[in-house]
Amino acid sequence: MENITDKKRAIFESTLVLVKEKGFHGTPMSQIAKNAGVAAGTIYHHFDSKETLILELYSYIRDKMLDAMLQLDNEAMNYKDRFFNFWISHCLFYIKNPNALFFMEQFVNSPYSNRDPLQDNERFQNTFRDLIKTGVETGVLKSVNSLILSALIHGTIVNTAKIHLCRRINMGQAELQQIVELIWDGMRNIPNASKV
Amino acid sequence: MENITDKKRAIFESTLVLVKEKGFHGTPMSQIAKNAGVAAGTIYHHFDSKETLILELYSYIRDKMLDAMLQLDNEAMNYKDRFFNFWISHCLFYIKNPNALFFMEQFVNSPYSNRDPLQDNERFQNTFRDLIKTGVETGVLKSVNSLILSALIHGTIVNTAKIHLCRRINMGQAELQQIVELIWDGMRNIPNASKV
DNA sequence: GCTTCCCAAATGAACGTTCATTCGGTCGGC
DNA sequence: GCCGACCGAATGAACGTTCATTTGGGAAGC
Repeated sequence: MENITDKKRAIFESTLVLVKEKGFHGTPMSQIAKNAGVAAGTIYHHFDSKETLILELYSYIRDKMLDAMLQLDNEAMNYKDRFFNFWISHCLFYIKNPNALFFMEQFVNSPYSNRDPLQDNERFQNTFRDLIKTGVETGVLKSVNSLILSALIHGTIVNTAKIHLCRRINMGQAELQQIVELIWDGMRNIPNASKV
Repeated sequence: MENITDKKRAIFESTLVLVKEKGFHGTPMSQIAKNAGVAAGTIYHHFDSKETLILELYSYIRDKMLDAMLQLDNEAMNYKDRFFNFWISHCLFYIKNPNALFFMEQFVNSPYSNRDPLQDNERFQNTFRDLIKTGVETGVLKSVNSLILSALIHGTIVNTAKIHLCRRINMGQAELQQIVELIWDGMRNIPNASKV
C-alpha cells in the first residue's frame, strides 16, 4: 500500500528526526536515505537538492501545523475562550510534535529561512495575526501594534513548549492553564488601569 | 601592540559575524581565518578544533553578557524598577549586539549545546533566576514556579529584540517601555484578582 | 654590543575524509 | 518494449585538520 507519497513522507520523517538530533549540518543525505529505507539516489527523484528537501520539509510541517490549528479553532467562542483555546492547542501541538518544534526552531535561526521569500508563509502568520488584530481592534487586548503582540505571544507558546520538553519541569494541563492566564493578564486591556 | 589575546579576539569576532550570516555549517575554518587576518593553521594554535572554537566562543559571549548585565543591575532599586531596568537593559544589549544574539540563538538550538555539560552556564542563569525568585517569594510576582517564570521572561526579551532586528518595526524606548509594562502586567501578582 | 640559539607563534600547501550529487543499470507495471 | 520509480556504487568538490617550515624577538654567552 506504499505509493509515491509514502516514500516522500518517509524521507520527510527521517529528515525531521535526524535534523532534530544532529542539526542540518550533522545529517548526511546518506543517513536520511538509510533511515527512510530508500537509496541515496531516490531522494533526488523527489527533491532537487538537500536545500530543496529542507525547504519543502519546512512547508510540509508548516501546513500540517496550520491544519491542526484551524481544526481546533472555533470562531463561535467568545474572545477570551478562543484566545485560550488557541494558545493551549498550539502549545500542545508543539509538545506532541517535538521533532517539528525543534526543526522549526533550527530552521528559522538558520540561513535557510532568509534565502527563500517564503511568501506563502504569510497565510500561516496571518491566521494567528488576525485573531490578535481582532482583539486589539475590539479593545479586548491592549492597544499595541498587533504585529508585535502576535510575535510576542507566539514566542510564549514556543517557549512554554520548550520548557516542558527540555527542562524536567512537570507541566500538565493545570500548569499550562496557569501560564495562559498569566499571558492573558499581560495582553488584555485593563480599562480601570491608571496608575503611576 | 598586538598580543596573543588580540589574535584570539579577532578569531572570535570573525567567527561570530560569519556564523550569524552563514550558520555553523556555512562557515569554513578557512574563511574564519581569512576574515580574522590569520592563517588557517593559526586557529589550531588557539583552539583544538572547530567545535572547541564554537564552544569557547559561546562562553566568551556569555561572560560578556553577564558582565554587561551585572554592571547595569542596581540592587538598591525597588522591585518593579529593578525588573524594568533589568528587562530593558538586557533587551538593549541584544539589540546592540545582534551578532551575539543570533549566535546564541543558533547555538542553543544546535547539537553543540547538548554535548557540553555547560555547568558554569548556571552562574548566568542564576543571576536572572534569583531576581525572579525574589519577586515570587515576596509576593510581588505571581506564585508560579520561578524556573518557568524566568524562562518565560527571558523568552520575551529575546523575542522582542528579534522583532526589532528582523521585522522592520520601529521600536524605540517608548515601544520597549510599552512591552515591559505588558510583561509586567502578566507577571505581577494582582491581589484583588478573583473572577471566573 | 654583537652573535647565537631557542622557542612560541604563525604560515599555507597538502592530506584524507566526508558528503552531496550523478549516473548507469534493475525492476515492475502497462 | 517502454517508462517511471528506484537503487547504490562512483565521483569530485569542499572542508577540517596536519605538519614541515618560516618568522621574530628575547635570553645567554662572549
